[in-house]
Amino acid sequence: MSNSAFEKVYNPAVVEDKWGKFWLAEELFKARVDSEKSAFSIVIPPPNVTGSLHMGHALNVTLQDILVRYKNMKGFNTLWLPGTDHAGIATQNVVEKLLADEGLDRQSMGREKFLERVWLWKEQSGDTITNQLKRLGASCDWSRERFTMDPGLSRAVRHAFVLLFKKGLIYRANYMTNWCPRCHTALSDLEVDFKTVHGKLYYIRYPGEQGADVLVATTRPETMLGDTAVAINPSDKRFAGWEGKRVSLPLTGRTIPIISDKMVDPEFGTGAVKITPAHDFNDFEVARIHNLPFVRVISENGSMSEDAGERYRGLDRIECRKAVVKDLEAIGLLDRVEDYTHNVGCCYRCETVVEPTVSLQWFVRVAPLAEKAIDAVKRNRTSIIPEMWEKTYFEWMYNIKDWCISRQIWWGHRIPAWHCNECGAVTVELDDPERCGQCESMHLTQEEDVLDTWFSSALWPFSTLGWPDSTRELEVYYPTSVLVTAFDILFFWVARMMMMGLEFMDDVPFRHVFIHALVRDVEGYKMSKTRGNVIDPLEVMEKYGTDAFRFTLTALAAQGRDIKMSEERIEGYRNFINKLWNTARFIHLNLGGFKEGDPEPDCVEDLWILSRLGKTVRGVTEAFDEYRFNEAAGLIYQFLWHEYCDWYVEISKPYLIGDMGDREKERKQIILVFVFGTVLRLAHPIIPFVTEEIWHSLPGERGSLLLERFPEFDENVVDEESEVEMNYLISLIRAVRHLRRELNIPPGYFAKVRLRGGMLERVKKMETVVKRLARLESIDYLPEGAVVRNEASSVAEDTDIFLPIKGVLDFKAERERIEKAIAKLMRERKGLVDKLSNSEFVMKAPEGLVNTTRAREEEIGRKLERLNVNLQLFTE
RNA sequence: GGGCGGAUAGCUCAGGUGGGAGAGCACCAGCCUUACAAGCUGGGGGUCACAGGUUCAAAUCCUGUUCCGCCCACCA
Repeated sequence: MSNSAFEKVYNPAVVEDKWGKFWLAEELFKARVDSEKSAFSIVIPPPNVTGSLHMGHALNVTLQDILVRYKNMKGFNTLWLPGTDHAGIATQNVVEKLLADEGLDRQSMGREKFLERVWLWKEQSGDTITNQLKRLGASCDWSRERFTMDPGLSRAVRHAFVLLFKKGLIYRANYMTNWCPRCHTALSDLEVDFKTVHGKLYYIRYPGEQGADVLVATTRPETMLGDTAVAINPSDKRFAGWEGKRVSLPLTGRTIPIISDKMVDPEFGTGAVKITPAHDFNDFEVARIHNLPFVRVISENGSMSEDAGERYRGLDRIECRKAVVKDLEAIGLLDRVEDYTHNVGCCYRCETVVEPTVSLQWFVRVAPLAEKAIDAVKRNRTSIIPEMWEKTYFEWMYNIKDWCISRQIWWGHRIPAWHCNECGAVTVELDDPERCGQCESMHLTQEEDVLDTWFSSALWPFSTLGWPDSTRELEVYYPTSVLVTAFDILFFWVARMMMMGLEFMDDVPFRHVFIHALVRDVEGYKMSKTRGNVIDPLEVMEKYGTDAFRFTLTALAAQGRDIKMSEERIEGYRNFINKLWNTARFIHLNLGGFKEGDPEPDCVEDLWILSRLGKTVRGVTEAFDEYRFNEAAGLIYQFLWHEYCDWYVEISKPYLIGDMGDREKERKQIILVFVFGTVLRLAHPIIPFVTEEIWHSLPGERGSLLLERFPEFDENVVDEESEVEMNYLISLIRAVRHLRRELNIPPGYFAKVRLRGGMLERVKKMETVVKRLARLESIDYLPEGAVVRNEASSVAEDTDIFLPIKGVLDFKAERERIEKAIAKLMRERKGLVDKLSNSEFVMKAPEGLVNTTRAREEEIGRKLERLNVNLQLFTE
């Protein structure tokens, strides 16, 4: 490309479009299943097929992309498998809303028509999210994209269901589950969110024999219609002897027994609890123990059922509550109503208040599966990073309850079970059965329910690789190397993949689980549409560029803390990308006469920059290997900007102008390009677009950075000696600048400086450079012991710096300046002296530490000596 | 109720195995120095929440306290 395309300000749009297309066209993301190289594989956490990119995806995908690009460059046979999730309830809700706008509903359409409609919607919107991922630069092998309802994956689901069923790990039972009356389906425990509600506590009187009334309290008065007992605590003296008595249940004409059970908390409410076995988890358990009848008064759509009685039947549960309260009041049995704050379970998809209800559902018996999943993490077959999440994982796994997997919706994998119309037996087979397994009847009806979305997600790491067939893909890429996800689906997904992977593949689904942060807004709140604090990743990419956005996410992705995202931060890192861009511009402007060659460092700054580069390579590599993404970003930022640009580039300028001869110029050019190219390779996993663009603009034959080898750390480049020398020069230049500033010498004025002591040979060698960086006209070198009067002074390490100023020197100001410097050093030295005079420190601390402490103390001592000498000159 | 985090500069945070308190942004001052004003140079600013303890040495390890956040459970 021509240099003219290098504008002062980086314009990401064109560059991103160009390389995004290039990578796809060249098929650089394709996994080579037959490769000899060792494998590195990731399956993407499949986003909802109808979703669109939010901050959480952006972070998740960026981190995975970094790993995949990095491992690619490290020479691995990488696979990053993309795909989407059918997201049963969520998607069905979306389509139902669309239908509602057209005045339609799914019931009247029928199952088949409705599903056609959902598929249509899926086809229309399914590409949105994947296109957005491509926009982010995700290096997925798109040819292997999967969808949880693909034929292949559906087959895997069926296989898994049948195997679990035959093993007795799936059963069907009448059991208490959470029921969402709006979605019209059962939900698993995890799919219920509890919300704090300011409601009422109603005290209701149940009349007993001979005026021995019982007062009960409830937040859901309508459920009283389904009460079949009142429970008291056996040790509660207030109710001694009441057990076995009967009370009449108002509004129903029924009488119910008083039972005793230690589940009742005598401290709470009235000490007597109404028992509604069909609509409360605790009451359900109590009823089973005490053999109480179940009266189901709320039906599937949330309205009152026939058993609620003629008067209430058909009323919505909320309406019914009002009616019941009114009726109780009318007959004087509503004792009182109190304000009451409590938690109410709501559907995680539509936020409707769920009703615990007894119904016939399918469950996975998880205890035996959980045991293996616990063991695998305990034995580090899978490790969770950061480690603290392992505790959460164990905590949940130990208390796991059976998993309700049937949903009464239509969008999903239909449960492969057939009910016999004659004997009622259930037949579950891999192929659709023609006859009942029990009575051979041919009159079979397939189960209406579909499976929980998370059932298919649980198989994702191997169903996407071809299971249940034995494929080459499974052989090469399973177990996957790492799963990258946020903690909010640790239970929903990660835990269940562990269980299923171990069950069906007999091995863990991934070696590592990296749990990253949640992205929040500046205030630390979760981003949500209702809160209106959402930052749209697409807008960010539009405004600041994808690389700037990715770099921001990476730099903020410290382990263990959530990310507070703000535009300000993105702007800061956008500036970094621009800095990188302008570094490239600078290099291009100075490539005149460039000849390719190997770096031949022969002076301090060359050795220094290569040494620093080496250490940066080492640091970034370690950081990537240990998922410390923010550290990698920080190291690159620091090196490129504050070492390479601030110092090496600045130092190289006189060379590039030609002041030091052609040979030296070439040498600098080669090192400049070499170091910069190495930085581009280091940074490519984080900021792929801009690095690719710049990389191709550098001289020489250059293929895609993706095919380049990631820099290797070579310890031979580490050169402590030149680092010490450079640090000396840097502090010398800084001291001169500082001095100029304090003396108010205008930046444009070239001053004269005289130096005494220290590494003056070093300075002489680099005089041109030092003069340029410190803006000096000349440097004089004084012999040690030379007396200087009437000049402002400073000390850098063990060099005295003198700066004559025009006119009369302000003795007082000068004295104060030096005294200030002395005071600062004295404070620093005191700490060191205290340590060194402590015999225990000298005895017990490691020798190296004692030595460096002593050396530092001596260094400060020398500096102080010099300052004191200078101070003398102003106190006479 | 059970569990897990966090508290470090004005703000947002970094500080693997204890050994010189850091970054970015913001702020102050001065600069369009021929890559970059999305830049350059210099500067100010912190009892590392509080109280104890271990240690020659604690932001870092231990105990307790306070305040914030989150997860699980769901108490009628």
